[in-house]
Amino acid sequence: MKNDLRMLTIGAFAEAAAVNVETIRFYQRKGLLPMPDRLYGRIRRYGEKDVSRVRFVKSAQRLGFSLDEIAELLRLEDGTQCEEASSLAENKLMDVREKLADLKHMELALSGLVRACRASKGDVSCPLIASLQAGSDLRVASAKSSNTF
Amino acid sequence: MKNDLRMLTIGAFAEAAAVNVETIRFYQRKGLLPMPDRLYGRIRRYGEKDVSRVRFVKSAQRLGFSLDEIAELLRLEDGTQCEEASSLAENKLMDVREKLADLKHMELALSGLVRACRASKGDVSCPLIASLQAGSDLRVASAKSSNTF
DNA sequence: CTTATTCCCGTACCTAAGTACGGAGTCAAG
DNA sequence: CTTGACTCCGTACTTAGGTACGGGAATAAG
Repeated sequence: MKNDLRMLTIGAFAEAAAVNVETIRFYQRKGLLPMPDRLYGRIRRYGEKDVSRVRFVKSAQRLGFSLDEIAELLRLEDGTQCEEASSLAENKLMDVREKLADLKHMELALSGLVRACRASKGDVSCPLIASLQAGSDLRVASAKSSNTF
Repeated sequence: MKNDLRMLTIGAFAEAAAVNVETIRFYQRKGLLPMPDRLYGRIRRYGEKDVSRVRFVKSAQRLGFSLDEIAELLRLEDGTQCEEASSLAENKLMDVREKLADLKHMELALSGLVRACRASKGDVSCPLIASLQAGSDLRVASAKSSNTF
């Protein structure tokens, strides 16, 4: 694991991670990425670990985590105490589960709509639109949870 | 449905929807909320539909949808043509399913870590941290999908 | 009728997350 | 040993999503 051929310059690294060079620098300033030592000359080199770290950041962002939250997640990797790390992980897990629940509701609503619309090819009034108007918004029938959806 | 007692002033509306008054105005400018007609005097009134619309916006935001994307979702409600609406819904559905997949991976990773950590109370090296370091990041075992996670 | 809240509207300001820019240093190729 | 591409670093600009502010109108309470 330490035998990580750190060979990428920042440009190659950025390309491998599919982000802008400036984004790399920005993440370094924010502490999301370590500043690697400059092994060969005055220019820094990066490896696979860095690439997957950036990809992780991007994935987490797509799920609505802010960079600060992602920094917390990443701190799990960087040797905090076990207690601390696991309670952090538990918190994030709760976040993730809430998001999952919301998304499932949304999926149900959307797929229901698409199915309804498909079923009525040729009809005059679109059932998709009708259903949305009836339901007021994408809220789903399950009034059990006090959830916003 | 048209018997919606539109009685809330913008202040009461904002409070009911748990957002700032300025946010309401901002959403109106962006077209996310309609400008209601001013029925009584020169001051606008809002109803339940508006409140749930705002709540919908807020929920969708938490899931990583941008206001522009949310505007698209809301346009489904506002009487676009059926064809158009259903293909829009299908696109969003794909988005939602991708997000679901990512979140499930994340849930797996996090819950695995928490469980591992719990199982080793008293151990010297934290398995949570070890597992993160080994796995490089929160990437999950299923190398099947070419997914970023 | 007066005063106190609200509302309306426009403009300005703020934070997060980048992106762009410019000058100086570095490095590999010819 | 120069040229051209790339790096480093600092500072400035941008976009999204709001927040705040200030002056004038409107309505509600006393």
